Amino acid sequence: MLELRLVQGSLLKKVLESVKDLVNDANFDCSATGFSLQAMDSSHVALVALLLRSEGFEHYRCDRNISMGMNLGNMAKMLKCAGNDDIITIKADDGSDTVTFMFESPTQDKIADFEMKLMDIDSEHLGIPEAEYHAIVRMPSAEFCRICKDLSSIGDTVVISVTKEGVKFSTRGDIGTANIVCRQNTTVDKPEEATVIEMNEPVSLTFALRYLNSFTKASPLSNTVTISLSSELPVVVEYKIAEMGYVRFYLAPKIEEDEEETKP
Amino acid sequence: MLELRLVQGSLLKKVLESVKDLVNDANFDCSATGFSLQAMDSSHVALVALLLRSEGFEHYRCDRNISMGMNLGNMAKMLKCAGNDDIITIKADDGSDTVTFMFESPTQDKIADFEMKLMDIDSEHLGIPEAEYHAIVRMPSAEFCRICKDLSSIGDTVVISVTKEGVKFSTRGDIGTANIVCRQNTTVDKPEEATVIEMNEPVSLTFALRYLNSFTKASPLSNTVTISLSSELPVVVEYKIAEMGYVRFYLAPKIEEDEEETKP
DNA sequence: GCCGTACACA
DNA sequence: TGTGTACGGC
Repeated sequence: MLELRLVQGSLLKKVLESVKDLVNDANFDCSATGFSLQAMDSSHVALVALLLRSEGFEHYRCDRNISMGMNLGNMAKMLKCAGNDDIITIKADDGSDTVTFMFESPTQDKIADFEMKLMDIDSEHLGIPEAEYHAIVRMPSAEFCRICKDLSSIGDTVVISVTKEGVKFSTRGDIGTANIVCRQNTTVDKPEEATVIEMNEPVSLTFALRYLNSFTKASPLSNTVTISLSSELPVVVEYKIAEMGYVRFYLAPKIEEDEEETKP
Repeated sequence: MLELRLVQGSLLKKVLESVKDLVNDANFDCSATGFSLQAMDSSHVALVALLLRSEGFEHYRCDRNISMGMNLGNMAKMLKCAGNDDIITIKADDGSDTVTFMFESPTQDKIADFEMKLMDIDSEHLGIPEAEYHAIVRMPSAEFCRICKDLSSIGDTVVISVTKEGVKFSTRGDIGTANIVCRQNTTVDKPEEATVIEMNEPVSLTFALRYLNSFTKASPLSNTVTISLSSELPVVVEYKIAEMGYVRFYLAPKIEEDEEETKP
């Protein structure tokens, strides 16, 4: 028996909007700790990890660990039917091959339940080691989103370079080149507007903008984004979910040889 | 000689936006009573009935009963040229094969007249008997609109079931099932937010969501919608037009045999 | 009050 | 398919 009641249902709506374009089918894992998901994107290049801790739910009952395979597109369709102020409850009976999403309007006048069939999905749950990163950049999520969008109109890849002074995003394409530098800036009115750089060692890594632009769909979840970089390690783009957890996206850097190969 | 002056011209604009997708050509009937229309939709499944009572016009002159065949798409195009605050006057001379729409801006600085050719249309004016309905549901039009839109992302048809406690909208599709229950609720701040159920007998009827979604285009005309249901009778979805009349949509329920046939 | 998204039209 | 407009969210 599983019953998870989330008062701020819009969070779950936003989570699904942010991952459904990247991942078609995935297992949601439910345990005493929380409600989580880990999945590779359909082209097996990027990885998504979601955690919604049990403490963030108004009611959290999960009798035993369970893994529920869902088509994220269909799940997103159903969640779109919930109002932004609705309370969402996720229910599943033991041994059932369906999951039920229940939506309660704030006034309780309207109660909806949507039932969806579960699927069997080969889960390739990777242990993601906690790593030390050469540099961690925190900046407003809207700004990172804008930069990735802007650069993708010039080129396909971005070089992210971090120095103590700031973070530089560079691209190059047929029509020209572009560099955007964001300086460390902690003297702002609101802490979420700050750009903060923690750096042990300068890094410079290249990524496909296509994936970064997909990651930024999660911007509505948080005002800030954290980008953790190390040479030879996948970048981690993390959006914290208030009081509950996070959505993290992992993407391996393009290595120089790759870049050369793809040049005409 | 016909001359109908409507101060709140936006009403006529909204009326046309709400019916033009359903009906291509129709006769507008003008008499001392008012300005009315009755027409089947192009696939002869749904029926629209419009009434704008003469008392609702600032000036209403209709020397003799007249029926004017119009292409509603073209009429809507012309009415779109009226500002939302414009006063609209509909004019037709006796024996003329054209109708003129005159738009006066509130300041009288701009006066436009649009002339449209009338058409001969076989009018199949049905007498619609006043019926007793098993159940009449009144609810906010925006809520009904949202429900029909949400359910159509899951299935093609909706079962509307009324009990004393509330009204339930159910559908079923490839990706799962959905049920939305709206409880009777009269204890709201504003009367137009209420959901009121008058029920003599429980009913449960099936309708094509495609048509209901078309009907909800009339939502801008009224904050509330009235849904009248009886087994074996077409449902009536009515939007009242303040001080003037109504737009009513009729749709025959799908009978069970139909449903079975469409199953694979 | 402004922005972004969603639907309607050409 | 691309644009313009209307509505809802921040």
